Formats: sequence, structure tokens, C-alpha cells
Amino acid sequence: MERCGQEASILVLTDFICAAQVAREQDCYLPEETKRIYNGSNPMKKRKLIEMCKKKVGAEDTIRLPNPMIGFGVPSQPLEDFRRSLPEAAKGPPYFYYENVALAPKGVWDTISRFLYEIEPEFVDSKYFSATARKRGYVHNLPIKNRFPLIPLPPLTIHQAFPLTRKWWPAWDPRDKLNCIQTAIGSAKLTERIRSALERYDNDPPESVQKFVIEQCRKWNLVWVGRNKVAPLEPDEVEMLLGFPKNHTRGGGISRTDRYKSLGNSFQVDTVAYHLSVLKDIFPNGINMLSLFSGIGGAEVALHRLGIKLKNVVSIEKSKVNRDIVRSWWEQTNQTGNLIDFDDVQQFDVDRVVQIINNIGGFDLVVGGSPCNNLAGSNRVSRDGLEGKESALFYDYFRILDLVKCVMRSRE
DNA sequence: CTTAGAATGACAACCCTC
DNA sequence: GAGGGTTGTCATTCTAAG
Repeated sequence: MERCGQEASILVLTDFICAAQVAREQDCYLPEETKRIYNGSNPMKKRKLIEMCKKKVGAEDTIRLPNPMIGFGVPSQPLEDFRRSLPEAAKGPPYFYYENVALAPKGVWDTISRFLYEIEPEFVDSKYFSATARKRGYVHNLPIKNRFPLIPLPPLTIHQAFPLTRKWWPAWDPRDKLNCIQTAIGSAKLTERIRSALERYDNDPPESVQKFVIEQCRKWNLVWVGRNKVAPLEPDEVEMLLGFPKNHTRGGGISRTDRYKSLGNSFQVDTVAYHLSVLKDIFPNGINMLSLFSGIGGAEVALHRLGIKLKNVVSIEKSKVNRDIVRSWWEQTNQTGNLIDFDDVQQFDVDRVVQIINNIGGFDLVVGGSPCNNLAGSNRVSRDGLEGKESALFYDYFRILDLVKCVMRSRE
């Protein structure tokens, strides 16, 4: 047994690839054998094990991103006859919906899919729903027949979204859609550099200058707001592009920087609503919902705009700023249900789940997009993959989802 | 103390040519 | 297939000002 310990440990760990974070911080959802071997290793050996697992997974077939990135259909291309069969273990109740960035490091989506009951992720670019791109992967067990989009349909091009920019838009800037909205904006220094670079020419600048300007505009999502003048989007413009009501993140002592940050981390509401729209017929009287990593309430806003009544919403969100935003939205939209909020997914344990389910009778939907910090391409410092400090909270999403599943099954 | 501004690449995926 | 060029990415951290 001891002689083949290393080989066995690789096999077991590979099954739960790079679950080191779980092994460290949780004492569940890992085979005893894995825990024993992992905990018995010194730090050097632990790192080596993880490296070997990564290499092994990297060598296997990994999930490929589709082109075009339309998932199981978008409003303009519905994929009429497409059917999918879910693994038995994946079926509800409850329905669940998981989201994260599509362009994650290699192997990440394989792991996510493996944990979430072997469901094939649905990769969708929100440019089919709005004027801004947002490439995301969604794992869910929802039906995909008879989806419908939110009305009114949002503007699909920059010109439609921002008519005032048309007057200043040079013919040599071919952009039709904006790139992904992030958490930081372009600096004033940069827009000034661009202005002074362009002011030297009466007509179109030479190709090299054009190339520089367009490159920076793409990188920082700048729009034309005057002669030779570009600028980053305002927070309320970002709210509109992402499908939130205007001023959703405004007020209550929230700084401009925080607004950009919260919005940059959020769902694109129209995209999510399209996927969740099938719930309207299934739950005509409304739903009980568990919302993990709620952020500024993208899923809540989507369901509300779909006309699906929110009976009980249990929302877990670390940031007080974000909790305040959701609470304020909840009051302003005259919700008749209950909003219960918590701040830490890691402390959301069995007892709490059982208690809440006994109170409200079970969850119809579990939604969550776990932190992408350590997965996102724009992170220069700590793009550590699913084992990264924040992104490892994915395992808590799985843990809590599985808990809800178990508790609800035991009550049948 | 809080806030805003600015600087800071790596890494895939894709395209093209050879 | 190999190799080079192009494009795009739910970010972090330091600094300075208020």
C-alpha cells in the first residue's frame, strides 16, 4: 500500500483536481484517502502533488470554447431543435445556476464541470444581448426550451446605446460593440495623451496614430465625447449596458470607485434573464431563492424584471456596500417577499441550511457566480486558478448547493 | 483615515503564412 | 504543424491628495 501511495494520491487528487484549498480549509467532500495523504505531506511535497495533478489534467482533453459563443442559443439564433440530456445526479430540485469567466486558465472549467454533476457549461457572449461583450460560462440544470428575452430589448450597438457619440466618432474607428466592462477605468492621463496626439492633424491622422488610439480605446473601453476627445464610460452608462436600472449603485455613501468595482464584477442582466426565463411558467406563484455571491443583485433584478415573484431570497454577500445596494433596490421596488442576508459563505453550514429550509419549505433556485479574481486575464499578480485565495470559494458554492440538495431530498 | 489616479504584463485563443 | 503577429481579459498595488 505504502509503495504505491504516491501514485494513488495522484489518482485520487486528480479526481478532485487541485482541491487543495478544500483539503486545507474544509473537512468534507474529499475522499479520506486524499485528505490523509495530502495532510501527511510536507509543504514542498504538497506543492509537487498539485503541480503533477495540473500537468496531468492539462494533458487530457479540455473543454473548448465555442465559436460563435452563443451557448444553447440566443434570441437572434435560438437553436430550435437542440436538446440536451442531463446526468441523473444533476437534476433538481433545486434548479441551480452557476457563472464565471469563460477565459479561465486551462483546466478550470473541466474541474467546475466535474464538481457540478458533469454538466456541460454553456458559454455565452453578452454581446448578443447588449452593446458590450462579456464572455462567460454558465453551468445550470434549467430547461432550455421556450426561453424568452427581457422586454424592451436593450440597444445592441454603441451607436444605439450612446447616440451622442455618433457626432464625434471617426470613420477609422470601426468599433460596433464595447469590450468587456472591468472594474477599473482608463486614466485621464491616457485620454489627454490621445487628445494631444490627434490635435496635431487637421484631417485623419496617419495610420500609426490611428492604430495606437484604437488599441487604447479597445483596451480601456473609451468612447468619443468630443472633437479628438475620448472618455471612459460613466457609472450610470455601465448600469444601463449591464441591464440594471439607472442609479442602481448610486447613493448611500457609495464612492465612484466602488460603483465601478461592483458593476465590473456583476452579471449582465439580460443574458441571465434569458436563461432564467423558463422558470416563469414552472413557478407561477413565485420562488424561494438562495443567492450566493449576490453582488449587486444581478439575478434578483433579472427575476424581478421577468415578472417572477420573489417569495424568500436568502442572499450571501461579503461586501456591505453591495448588501446595501441590494437592500435599497429591494425596498424601492416594493417587494412583498423576505430578503434575508448573510455575509460569509464559509460560515453557511448544515445547521443554517436545515433551519432555513424548515422555515421556508425549500429552495427552488440556487444562483451564484463565484469570485473570478484568480481566474481573470486582467489579473497580473495572482492569477492562480481555482485554488487562488478568492476563487477557491467555488468549492463553497458546490458544498452549499450539495447540502441544499441533500437536505431537500431527505425531507421528501 | 478614505478616495482617486496611475502604472503594472501574462496568457490563451485566434489568425495568418510558410 | 510550426511560428509569428494580433487581440482581449468580472484585477492588484502603489502613490499622492484630500
